[in-house]
Amino acid sequence: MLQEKNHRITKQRQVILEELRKLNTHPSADEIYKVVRRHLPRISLGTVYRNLEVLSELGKIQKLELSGSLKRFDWNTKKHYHIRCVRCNRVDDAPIAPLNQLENDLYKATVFEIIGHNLEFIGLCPECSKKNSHN
Amino acid sequence: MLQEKNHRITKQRQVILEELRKLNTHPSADEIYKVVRRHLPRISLGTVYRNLEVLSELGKIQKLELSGSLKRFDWNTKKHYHIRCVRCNRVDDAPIAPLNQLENDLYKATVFEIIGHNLEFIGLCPECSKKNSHN
DNA sequence: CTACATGCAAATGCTTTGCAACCTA
DNA sequence: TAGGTTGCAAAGCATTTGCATGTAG
Repeated sequence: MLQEKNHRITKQRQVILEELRKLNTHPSADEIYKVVRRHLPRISLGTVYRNLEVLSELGKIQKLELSGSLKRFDWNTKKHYHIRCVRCNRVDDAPIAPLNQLENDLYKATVFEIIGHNLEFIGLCPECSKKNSHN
Repeated sequence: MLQEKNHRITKQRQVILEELRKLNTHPSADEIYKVVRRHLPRISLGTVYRNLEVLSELGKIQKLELSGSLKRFDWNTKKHYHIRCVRCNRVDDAPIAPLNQLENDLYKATVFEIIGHNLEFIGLCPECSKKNSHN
């Protein structure tokens, strides 16, 4: 798990990182693949997966631990929360400050050694909220 | 999505529910399958998946939205949080009261219509914590 | 009876991996 | 040149689904 390899700067990595930084949509690997392919038509989805993994191990990006099925990636490596649309899975940042006290509150009550926490809000984005009222 | 069918009480459903209620390990579908098969050797994994889905729609059990890969199920349908071991994926209840105020705090700051939230702690269970110190 | 449920197997969807060819330092 | 990286295809794993058969109400 620990990084010991000498990672190289490849065209593929550069483009993935650049494109990810342009997006604030918290894309999945496949969505990143679609965008990156416009610059590197021969890149494979496997390479995208591998590089997203490497970049997150290097702390260049953040792998999001959201409850939905697929993994998502975020160029913002600072601790922050998200809100996900139950209907279309759009993911936005949740404008709420990190709850740093939480882990301390739990500390004395659990046998686990606490490492961190994830907080995720579930809701309906404006578009889906509109659609729902038409049903 | 809404329940309109007339659900029947089948042997399979009864056993799945009974066995799940005996466990406080928040098992995955496959783990439930293994246990239930001791009573109903011919049950299929597909049936287990289908019934866990039905039971959670009926509110008899809770489908856990955890960040790990696989879905987990909980007989406790009350709102509560969990703590997951990063190493072995053991899931315990987190002894901390629901943060009811959270969604109100976000209410005015987001364009989303908020439905709920998930809070999950990440940590090391005692066993894995012990193992880790030996490495 | 009849609509719902089951078992089985095949299919799906996301992600990972083996491998030979190919680069980067 | 050596060791990391890529593209490709195949494999992996959790979950879902089609269908003929079975069964609860």
